[in-house]
Amino acid sequence: MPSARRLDALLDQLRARGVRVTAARRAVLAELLDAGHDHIGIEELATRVRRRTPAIHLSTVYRTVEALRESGILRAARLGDQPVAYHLAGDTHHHAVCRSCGTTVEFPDADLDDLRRRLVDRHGFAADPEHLTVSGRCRRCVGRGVDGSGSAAGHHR
Amino acid sequence: MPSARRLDALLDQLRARGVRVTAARRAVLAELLDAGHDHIGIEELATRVRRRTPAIHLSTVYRTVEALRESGILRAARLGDQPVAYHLAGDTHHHAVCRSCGTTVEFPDADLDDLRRRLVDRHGFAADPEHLTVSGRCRRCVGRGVDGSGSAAGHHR
DNA sequence: GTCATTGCAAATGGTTTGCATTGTA
DNA sequence: TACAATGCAAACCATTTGCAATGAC
Repeated sequence: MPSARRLDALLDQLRARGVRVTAARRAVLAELLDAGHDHIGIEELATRVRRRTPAIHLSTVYRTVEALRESGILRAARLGDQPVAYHLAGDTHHHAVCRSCGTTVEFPDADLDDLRRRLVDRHGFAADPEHLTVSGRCRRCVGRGVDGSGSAAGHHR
Repeated sequence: MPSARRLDALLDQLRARGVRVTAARRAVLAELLDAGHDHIGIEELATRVRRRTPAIHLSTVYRTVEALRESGILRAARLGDQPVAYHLAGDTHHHAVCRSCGTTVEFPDADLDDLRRRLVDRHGFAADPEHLTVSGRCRRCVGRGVDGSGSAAGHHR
Protein backbone atom coordinates (compact mmCIF):
# COMPACT_ATOMS: atom_id res chain seq x y z
CA MET A 1 0.00 0.00 0.00
CA PRO A 2 1.48 3.33 -0.99
CA SER A 3 2.48 5.55 1.87
CA ALA A 4 -0.01 8.31 1.07
CA ARG A 5 -2.78 5.73 1.04
CA ARG A 6 -1.73 4.34 4.39
CA LEU A 7 -1.68 7.85 5.78
CA ASP A 8 -5.25 8.40 4.67
CA ALA A 9 -6.29 5.12 6.21
CA LEU A 10 -4.79 6.16 9.54
CA LEU A 11 -6.43 9.57 9.36
CA ASP A 12 -9.78 7.92 8.71
CA GLN A 13 -9.15 5.74 11.70
CA LEU A 14 -8.76 8.90 13.74
CA ARG A 15 -11.88 10.55 12.38
CA ALA A 16 -13.83 7.38 13.05
CA ARG A 17 -12.93 7.79 16.70
CA GLY A 18 -14.05 11.40 16.68
CA VAL A 19 -10.51 12.70 16.85
CA ARG A 20 -9.92 15.76 14.71
CA VAL A 21 -7.42 15.62 11.92
CA THR A 22 -5.02 18.52 12.08
CA ALA A 23 -1.79 19.54 10.40
CA ALA A 24 0.21 18.36 13.39
CA ARG A 25 -1.37 14.93 13.41
CA ARG A 26 -1.05 14.53 9.69
CA ALA A 27 2.60 15.53 9.89
CA VAL A 28 3.45 13.26 12.81
CA LEU A 29 1.81 10.30 11.15
CA ALA A 30 3.57 11.03 7.88
CA GLU A 31 6.93 11.05 9.65
CA LEU A 32 6.20 7.85 11.48
CA LEU A 33 5.26 6.22 8.20
CA ASP A 34 8.48 7.49 6.67
CA ALA A 35 10.49 6.18 9.59
CA GLY A 36 9.23 2.75 8.72
CA HIS A 37 10.43 0.34 11.31
CA ASP A 38 12.62 2.78 13.22
CA HIS A 39 11.82 4.17 16.61
CA ILE A 40 11.89 7.94 16.97
CA GLY A 41 12.26 10.03 20.07
CA ILE A 42 10.09 13.07 20.67
CA GLU A 43 12.71 15.70 19.90
CA GLU A 44 13.74 13.97 16.72
CA LEU A 45 10.13 13.55 15.75
CA ALA A 46 9.49 17.25 16.33
CA THR A 47 12.53 18.18 14.26
CA ARG A 48 11.49 16.01 11.35
CA VAL A 49 7.92 17.23 11.51
CA ARG A 50 9.10 20.83 11.33
CA ARG A 51 11.08 20.16 8.18
CA ARG A 52 7.82 19.96 6.31
CA THR A 53 5.35 21.67 8.55
CA PRO A 54 6.31 24.98 10.14
CA ALA A 55 6.41 25.81 13.82
CA ILE A 56 4.80 22.79 15.36
CA HIS A 57 5.50 23.13 19.03
CA LEU A 58 7.16 20.37 20.99
CA SER A 59 4.27 20.30 23.41
CA THR A 60 1.95 19.72 20.49
CA VAL A 61 4.01 16.75 19.43
CA TYR A 62 3.67 15.39 22.94
CA ARG A 63 -0.08 15.83 22.85
CA THR A 64 -0.32 14.42 19.35
CA VAL A 65 1.67 11.38 20.23
CA GLU A 66 -0.52 10.82 23.26
CA ALA A 67 -3.67 11.11 21.17
CA LEU A 68 -2.32 8.64 18.65
CA ARG A 69 -1.33 6.26 21.40
CA GLU A 70 -4.81 6.38 22.87
CA SER A 71 -6.19 5.60 19.47
CA GLY A 72 -3.94 2.58 19.29
CA ILE A 73 -2.12 3.94 16.26
CA LEU A 74 1.31 4.16 17.75
CA ARG A 75 3.29 2.52 20.49
CA ALA A 76 5.70 3.94 22.98
CA ALA A 77 8.92 2.09 23.74
CA ARG A 78 11.36 2.91 26.48
CA LEU A 79 14.69 1.32 25.63
CA GLY A 80 16.91 1.18 28.65
CA ASP A 81 17.05 4.61 30.21
CA GLN A 82 16.69 6.60 27.01
CA PRO A 83 13.65 8.83 26.71
CA VAL A 84 10.59 7.18 25.20
CA ALA A 85 10.67 6.45 21.46
CA TYR A 86 7.66 5.96 19.23
CA HIS A 87 6.71 3.83 16.26
CA LEU A 88 3.54 2.88 14.46
CA ALA A 89 1.62 0.01 15.94
CA GLY A 90 1.28 -3.02 13.73
CA ASP A 91 4.10 -5.49 13.85
CA THR A 92 4.34 -5.80 17.59
CA HIS A 93 7.82 -6.57 18.78
CA HIS A 94 10.07 -6.07 21.78
CA HIS A 95 13.66 -5.28 22.54
CA ALA A 96 16.53 -6.87 24.38
CA VAL A 97 19.12 -4.25 25.29
CA CYS A 98 22.71 -5.07 26.17
CA ARG A 99 23.66 -3.40 29.40
CA SER A 100 27.34 -3.40 28.48
CA CYS A 101 27.37 -1.96 24.98
CA GLY A 102 23.82 -0.79 24.43
CA THR A 103 23.22 -2.97 21.39
CA THR A 104 19.57 -3.80 20.97
CA VAL A 105 18.07 -6.98 19.59
CA GLU A 106 14.51 -7.17 18.40
CA PHE A 107 12.30 -10.12 19.07
CA PRO A 108 8.74 -10.93 17.97
CA ASP A 109 5.72 -10.76 20.19
CA ALA A 110 5.24 -14.50 19.71
CA ASP A 111 8.27 -15.06 21.93
CA LEU A 112 6.06 -14.02 24.80
CA ASP A 113 3.41 -16.64 24.11
CA ASP A 114 4.57 -18.91 26.86
CA LEU A 115 4.65 -16.12 29.43
CA ARG A 116 1.22 -14.93 28.28
CA ARG A 117 -0.22 -18.39 28.69
CA ARG A 118 1.15 -18.62 32.21
CA LEU A 119 -0.23 -15.23 33.17
CA VAL A 120 -3.66 -16.07 31.87
CA ASP A 121 -3.76 -19.55 33.34
CA ARG A 122 -2.54 -18.58 36.74
CA HIS A 123 -3.84 -15.06 37.23
CA GLY A 124 -6.37 -14.45 34.52
CA PHE A 125 -4.12 -11.63 33.45
CA ALA A 126 -4.34 -10.67 29.79
CA ALA A 127 -1.01 -9.21 28.71
CA ASP A 128 -1.14 -6.40 26.19
CA PRO A 129 1.04 -6.37 23.12
CA GLU A 130 2.69 -3.43 24.82
CA HIS A 131 6.34 -2.94 24.18
CA LEU A 132 8.69 -4.68 26.57
CA THR A 133 12.38 -4.17 27.13
CA VAL A 134 14.55 -6.97 28.43
CA SER A 135 17.96 -6.13 29.81
CA GLY A 136 20.97 -8.40 29.61
CA ARG A 137 24.16 -8.89 27.67
CA CYS A 138 24.51 -9.43 23.95
CA ARG A 139 26.45 -12.25 22.35
CA ARG A 140 29.60 -10.19 21.90
CA CYS A 141 29.74 -8.90 25.45
CA VAL A 142 29.00 -12.32 26.88
CA GLY A 143 31.83 -13.74 24.79
CA ARG A 144 34.24 -11.07 25.88
CA GLY A 145 33.31 -11.55 29.48
CA VAL A 146 32.51 -7.85 29.61
CA ASP A 147 30.31 -6.85 32.48
CA GLY A 148 28.27 -3.67 32.63
CA SER A 149 27.38 -1.73 35.77
CA GLY A 150 26.46 -5.00 37.39
CA SER A 151 28.58 -7.04 39.76
CA ALA A 152 32.31 -6.67 39.31
CA ALA A 153 34.20 -8.69 41.86
CA GLY A 154 35.99 -6.89 44.68
CA HIS A 155 38.01 -4.08 43.21
CA HIS A 156 38.65 -1.95 46.26
CA ARG A 157 39.58 1.66 45.73
CA MET B 1 18.20 -15.55 59.83
CA PRO B 2 17.50 -12.70 62.20
CA SER B 3 17.20 -9.32 60.56
CA ALA B 4 20.20 -7.82 62.34
CA ARG B 5 22.28 -10.73 61.19
CA ARG B 6 21.15 -10.33 57.61
CA LEU B 7 22.00 -6.66 57.81
CA ASP B 8 25.52 -7.48 58.90
CA ALA B 9 25.87 -9.96 56.09
CA LEU B 10 24.86 -7.30 53.58
CA LEU B 11 27.24 -4.78 55.09
CA ASP B 12 30.06 -7.29 54.85
CA GLN B 13 29.14 -7.80 51.25
CA LEU B 14 29.63 -4.08 50.74
CA ARG B 15 32.93 -3.94 52.55
CA ALA B 16 34.12 -6.90 50.52
CA ARG B 17 33.58 -4.81 47.42
CA GLY B 18 35.50 -1.91 48.88
CA VAL B 19 32.38 0.15 49.40
CA ARG B 20 32.42 2.10 52.65
CA VAL B 21 29.79 1.38 55.24
CA THR B 22 28.12 4.57 56.39
CA ALA B 23 25.13 5.52 58.48
CA ALA B 24 23.10 6.20 55.37
CA ARG B 25 23.84 2.83 53.86
CA ARG B 26 23.19 1.00 57.08
CA ALA B 27 19.89 2.83 57.48
CA VAL B 28 18.71 2.25 53.93
CA LEU B 29 19.52 -1.43 54.11
CA ALA B 30 17.78 -1.74 57.46
CA GLU B 31 14.63 -0.20 56.01
CA LEU B 32 14.72 -2.42 52.96
CA LEU B 33 15.04 -5.44 55.22
CA ASP B 34 12.11 -4.21 57.28
CA ALA B 35 10.04 -3.67 54.17
CA GLY B 36 10.43 -7.35 53.48
CA HIS B 37 8.86 -8.11 50.18
CA ASP B 38 7.41 -4.67 49.53
CA HIS B 39 8.71 -2.22 47.01
CA ILE B 40 9.54 1.25 48.25
CA GLY B 41 9.86 4.48 46.34
CA ILE B 42 12.70 6.89 47.00
CA GLU B 43 10.69 9.49 48.90
CA GLU B 44 9.10 6.89 51.10
CA LEU B 45 12.46 5.26 51.66
CA ALA B 46 13.97 8.60 52.66
CA THR B 47 11.11 9.27 55.04
CA ARG B 48 11.45 5.91 56.74
CA VAL B 49 15.20 6.22 56.95
CA ARG B 50 14.87 9.58 58.67
CA ARG B 51 12.60 8.14 61.32
CA ARG B 52 15.60 6.42 62.78
CA THR B 53 18.53 8.28 61.38
CA PRO B 54 18.49 12.08 61.37
CA ALA B 55 18.81 14.35 58.38
CA ILE B 56 19.75 11.98 55.64
CA HIS B 57 19.39 13.96 52.50
CA LEU B 58 17.23 12.75 49.64
CA SER B 59 20.17 13.01 47.28
CA THR B 60 22.12 10.74 49.59
CA VAL B 61 19.36 8.18 49.39
CA TYR B 62 19.59 8.38 45.64
CA ARG B 63 23.32 7.86 45.76
CA THR B 64 23.03 5.10 48.31
CA VAL B 65 20.46 3.25 46.32
CA GLU B 66 22.64 3.52 43.25
CA ALA B 67 25.64 2.17 45.13
CA LEU B 68 23.60 -0.74 46.45
CA ARG B 69 22.25 -1.45 43.00
CA GLU B 70 25.75 -1.55 41.56
CA SER B 71 26.71 -3.97 44.27
CA GLY B 72 23.81 -6.16 43.25
CA ILE B 73 22.18 -5.83 46.64
CA LEU B 74 18.99 -4.20 45.55
CA ARG B 75 16.88 -4.04 42.46
CA ALA B 76 15.01 -1.18 40.89
CA ALA B 77 11.52 -1.76 39.54
CA ARG B 78 9.50 0.67 37.49
CA LEU B 79 5.85 -0.30 37.74
CA GLY B 80 3.85 1.34 35.03
CA ASP B 81 4.56 5.05 35.05
CA GLN B 82 5.20 5.40 38.79
CA PRO B 83 8.65 6.51 39.87
CA VAL B 84 11.13 3.72 40.43
CA ALA B 85 10.66 1.54 43.51
CA TYR B 86 13.32 -0.51 45.22
CA HIS B 87 13.57 -3.85 47.00
CA LEU B 88 16.33 -6.16 48.07
CA ALA B 89 17.63 -8.52 45.45
CA GLY B 90 17.11 -12.17 46.17
CA ASP B 91 13.86 -13.68 45.08
CA THR B 92 13.78 -12.33 41.56
CA HIS B 93 10.29 -11.67 40.31
CA HIS B 94 8.40 -9.47 37.92
CA HIS B 95 5.13 -7.61 37.74
CA ALA B 96 2.08 -7.56 35.56
CA VAL B 97 0.23 -4.28 35.94
CA CYS B 98 -3.41 -3.79 34.99
CA ARG B 99 -3.76 -0.75 32.80
CA SER B 100 -7.38 -0.29 33.84
CA CYS B 101 -7.25 -0.46 37.61
CA GLY B 102 -3.56 -0.49 38.40
CA THR B 103 -3.65 -3.80 40.24
CA THR B 104 -0.32 -5.57 40.09
CA VAL B 105 0.31 -9.29 39.93
CA GLU B 106 3.65 -10.77 40.75
CA PHE B 107 5.15 -13.62 38.80
CA PRO B 108 8.34 -15.61 39.28
CA ASP B 109 11.45 -15.26 37.18
CA ALA B 110 11.02 -18.84 36.04
CA ASP B 111 8.07 -17.71 33.94
CA LEU B 112 10.60 -16.11 31.66
CA ASP B 113 12.53 -19.31 31.06
CA ASP B 114 11.01 -19.89 27.67
CA LEU B 115 11.72 -16.35 26.53
CA ARG B 116 15.25 -16.58 27.88
CA ARG B 117 15.89 -19.78 25.99
CA ARG B 118 14.69 -18.20 22.79
CA LEU B 119 16.86 -15.14 23.23
CA VAL B 120 19.94 -17.22 23.88
CA ASP B 121 19.28 -19.69 21.09
CA ARG B 122 18.50 -17.14 18.47
CA HIS B 123 20.62 -14.15 19.43
CA GLY B 124 23.07 -15.34 22.02
CA PHE B 125 21.49 -12.77 24.29
CA ALA B 126 21.72 -13.50 28.00
CA ALA B 127 18.78 -11.88 29.75
CA ASP B 128 19.44 -10.49 33.20
CA PRO B 129 17.18 -11.25 36.12
CA GLU B 130 16.35 -7.55 35.88
CA HIS B 131 12.87 -6.54 36.85
CA LEU B 132 10.32 -6.55 34.07
CA THR B 133 6.88 -5.02 33.96
CA VAL B 134 4.19 -6.42 31.73
CA SER B 135 1.15 -4.32 30.98
CA GLY B 136 -2.32 -5.70 30.40
CA ARG B 137 -5.63 -6.20 32.11
CA CYS B 138 -6.29 -8.12 35.28
CA ARG B 139 -8.91 -10.80 35.68
CA ARG B 140 -11.51 -8.46 37.12
CA CYS B 141 -11.16 -5.82 34.44
CA VAL B 142 -11.18 -8.41 31.67
CA GLY B 143 -14.35 -9.86 33.15
CA ARG B 144 -16.03 -6.50 33.39
CA GLY B 145 -15.05 -5.64 29.87
CA VAL B 146 -13.42 -2.53 31.26
CA ASP B 147 -10.90 -0.99 28.95
CA GLY B 148 -8.19 1.37 30.08
CA SER B 149 -6.70 4.22 28.06
CA GLY B 150 -6.57 1.86 25.11
CA SER B 151 -9.11 1.59 22.32
CA ALA B 152 -12.62 2.71 23.15
CA ALA B 153 -14.90 2.51 20.12
CA GLY B 154 -16.05 5.72 18.45
CA HIS B 155 -17.41 8.11 21.02
CA HIS B 156 -17.86 11.27 18.99
CA ARG B 157 -19.92 13.41 21.34
C1' DG C 1 45.90 11.23 56.33
C1' DT C 2 43.46 10.11 52.29
C1' DC C 3 39.83 9.76 49.60
C1' DA C 4 34.96 8.23 49.47
C1' DT C 5 30.69 9.96 51.08
C1' DT C 6 27.45 13.45 52.48
C1' DG C 7 24.60 17.80 52.82
C1' DC C 8 22.95 21.36 50.42
C1' DA C 9 21.45 24.11 46.86
C1' DA C 10 21.22 24.61 42.24
C1' DA C 11 20.80 22.64 37.71
C1' DT C 12 18.89 19.34 34.52
C1' DG C 13 15.78 17.22 31.39
C1' DG C 14 11.81 15.08 30.05
C1' DT C 15 7.08 15.87 30.26
C1' DT C 16 2.81 18.40 31.54
C1' DT C 17 -0.33 22.27 32.02
C1' DG C 18 -3.08 26.90 32.00
C1' DC C 19 -4.72 29.99 29.02
C1' DA C 20 -5.79 32.75 25.15
C1' DT C 21 -6.00 31.87 20.14
C1' DT C 22 -6.85 29.12 16.05
C1' DG C 23 -9.02 25.84 13.17
C1' DT C 24 -11.77 21.41 12.38
C1' DA C 25 -16.12 19.50 11.93
C1' DT D 1 -20.96 28.04 15.86
C1' DA D 2 -18.96 24.95 19.33
C1' DC D 3 -15.51 22.84 21.14
C1' DA D 4 -11.09 20.34 20.24
C1' DA D 5 -6.32 21.38 19.22
C1' DT D 6 -2.38 24.51 19.26
C1' DG D 7 1.41 27.86 20.63
C1' DC D 8 3.75 29.54 24.23
C1' DA D 9 5.63 30.14 28.56
C1' DA D 10 5.65 28.52 32.93
C1' DA D 11 5.24 24.75 36.10
C1' DC D 12 6.45 20.06 37.54
C1' DC D 13 8.88 16.33 39.29
C1' DA D 14 12.14 12.83 39.46
C1' DT D 15 16.83 12.66 39.33
C1' DT D 16 21.63 14.50 39.01
C1' DT D 17 25.57 17.30 40.04
C1' DG D 18 29.34 20.70 41.90
C1' DC D 19 31.47 21.80 45.85
C1' DA D 20 32.98 22.30 50.47
C1' DA D 21 32.65 19.77 54.86
C1' DT D 22 32.67 15.27 57.03
C1' DG D 23 33.82 10.73 58.21
C1' DA D 24 35.36 5.71 57.09
C1' DC D 25 39.31 3.01 56.68
